[in-house]
Amino acid sequence: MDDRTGHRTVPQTNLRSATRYGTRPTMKDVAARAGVGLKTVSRVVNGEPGVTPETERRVQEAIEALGFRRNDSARVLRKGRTASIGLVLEDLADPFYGPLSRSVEEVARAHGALLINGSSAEDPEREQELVLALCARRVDGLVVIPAGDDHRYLEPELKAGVATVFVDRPAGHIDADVVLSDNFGGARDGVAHLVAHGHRRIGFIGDMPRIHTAAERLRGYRAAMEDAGIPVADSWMSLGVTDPERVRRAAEEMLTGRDPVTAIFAANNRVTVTVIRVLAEQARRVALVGFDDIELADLLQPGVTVVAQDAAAIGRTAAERLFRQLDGTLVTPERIELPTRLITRGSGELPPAD
Amino acid sequence: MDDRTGHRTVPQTNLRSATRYGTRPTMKDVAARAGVGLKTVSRVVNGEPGVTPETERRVQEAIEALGFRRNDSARVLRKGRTASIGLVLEDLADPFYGPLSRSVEEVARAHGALLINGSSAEDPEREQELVLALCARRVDGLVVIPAGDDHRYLEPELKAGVATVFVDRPAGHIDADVVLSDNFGGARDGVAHLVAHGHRRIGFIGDMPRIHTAAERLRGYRAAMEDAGIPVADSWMSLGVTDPERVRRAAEEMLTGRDPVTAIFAANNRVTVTVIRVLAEQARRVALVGFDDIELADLLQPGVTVVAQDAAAIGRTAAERLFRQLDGTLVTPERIELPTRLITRGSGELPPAD
DNA sequence: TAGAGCCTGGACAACGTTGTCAGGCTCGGG
DNA sequence: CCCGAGCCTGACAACGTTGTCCAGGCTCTA
Repeated sequence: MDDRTGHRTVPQTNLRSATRYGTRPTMKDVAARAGVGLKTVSRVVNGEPGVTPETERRVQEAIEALGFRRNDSARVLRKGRTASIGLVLEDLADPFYGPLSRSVEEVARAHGALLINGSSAEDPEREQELVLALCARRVDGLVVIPAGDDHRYLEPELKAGVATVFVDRPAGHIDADVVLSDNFGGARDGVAHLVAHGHRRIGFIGDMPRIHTAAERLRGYRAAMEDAGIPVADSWMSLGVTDPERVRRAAEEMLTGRDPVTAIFAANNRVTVTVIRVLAEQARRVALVGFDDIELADLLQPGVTVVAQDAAAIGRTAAERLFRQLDGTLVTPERIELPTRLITRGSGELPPAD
Repeated sequence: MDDRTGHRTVPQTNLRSATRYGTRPTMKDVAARAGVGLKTVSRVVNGEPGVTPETERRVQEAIEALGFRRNDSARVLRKGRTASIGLVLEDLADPFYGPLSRSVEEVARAHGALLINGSSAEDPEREQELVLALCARRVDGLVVIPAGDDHRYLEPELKAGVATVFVDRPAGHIDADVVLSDNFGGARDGVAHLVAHGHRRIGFIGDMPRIHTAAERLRGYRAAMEDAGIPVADSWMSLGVTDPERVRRAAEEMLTGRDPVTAIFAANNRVTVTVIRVLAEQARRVALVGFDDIELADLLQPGVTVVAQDAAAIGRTAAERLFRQLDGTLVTPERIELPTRLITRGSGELPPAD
């Protein structure tokens, strides 16, 4: 670690400024070329009044000629607001987050803001790292799908006025807006639907209960079973499995065990997909209800019955609350639960086949 | 599990609203509190050498106590680089862009950069608007899935050293890196696959030929037909339709017209999905090959044969080139075509049924 | 024609950070 | 005991923009 000498950056800078990084023109350059003052250029760039059409034309011409582009870093430094919001989610590649992300962006755009986003990959540390990086960039607001369960690190940010809305799961140990689906009610309804079609031995496959949504859906499952007066066997529940390999094993065990299930409730879309594959290989027809809609679910044989969340609505609601926080219209943090919708397509209406 | 109300405790609300727009602490504040100079704080924050452990401790304490977070806008203004790259794509909600976006982010993360992204919604004007907004924020680089076909507006940016890689379609009127799939070859292979299974009357449904990918795929279709010595009837081609309603009509016309097709080549994933629906309603078995893979394609009856693009590889390649441009390792713009892969699942292997 | 008021344009400071550079301290050797 | 070397530390300028404020020229009216 011989880092005493400070000569490490010099040659590269030289090379780069020679070839790649030609300094960009500044307002000063534009002003010089147009033969006007610095502030006049600023006025033209920002469409402020008080500039003669003729002067404006000259300035525009200089801007065009030099390829000037305002430096928003300097602008932000001066003005305080960045007109950008951050979105931290679990995985951009997950189909649930596409529409969500899109609807957040749509609202941001309507408010003239840009969207910066990142994936936490379900890693609390990475979530914090990302969120703090966004705060360092002084985003005006944050939409966070939490990976961790302690968000006290956000306290200084909230105090500093960073609008914050959590999505899909509540924040841990701080008081903030949350927008989520009615996971409990949705799961309960989905399982009740199976019960209504005659099932009693119903399996549940879901994520680790330390994840809020997973816990809520499990709670919904238990509630529906209890409402129906059905005692739940431990072998019907598989918690904390999410990778296809283990979901497959879990499903197969439920189907062939000592007390085989006649129906499965799959607590999220990834699980559902794997279960569909497993069921397709079975001779026996097993009923299935999944939480989260999946594309082409209606074209499968049978169509997949699901408890659908409205990802776009969730994103929109969250983003709108965020901007209302920024307006000052909103002060008190709230928890907003959006309803889910049971979509029957066949797989959830199959009768029990022992 | 007895937290069914989920009601919050609200002790901090007033505190938060009171200090809503409270100015954030700066290094100056930290310096004052720690009883050290401004620059010393800067050194601690940036992990620069030359600070006594004792001094560092005092500074860290002050940082903690004040909830200080470095203001990256000021930092960027001083240093020139933002450590962020922009990604402009067509629609975040499109399943093709999820993995692409994710892999770009992954590479960015490996280089310590954040990802800012936006959707152009296929609107050239909006694309330009977005790109320029990103440039104003001084992103170090841009990954662009072009909507428009003239990108001369980017010339000043390129000259100023903004690394730029186009994806999926080449840039218009400027010389820049492009990473895309072998659309021509993929489509040709897909259609040839149908020919090999005995089809001669093969339909083509795709986007407007002014879109590069659509044009290339159409060219592949024509090439395959010509190779097979099959003259193409105009009624077999439907160009420029992409919304489900019109795709449906187009497909139905091809299937019932005077010279009905026995197979369809669907030139993108949205078209494929709609065609699947239409074919499911037909008595006659019609063969289908789609461009772009779709989820669960293997579970349908029959499985959907597709020409698959590797979205993740495209994103990764593009992002890596971008960072190599920033390194100075790369200078000459190139066009990189990634191969596609024909995945046979059944629908493309059906024999002609007249 | 002079004075008042308006309109346009520019000088200057400030935003929060980092690079430069110089000053003060400690410590060891002469 | 003094001096130089080496290490810490802090004062200061600069990054590019915007807000404030003032100067000068114009028009309009009395």
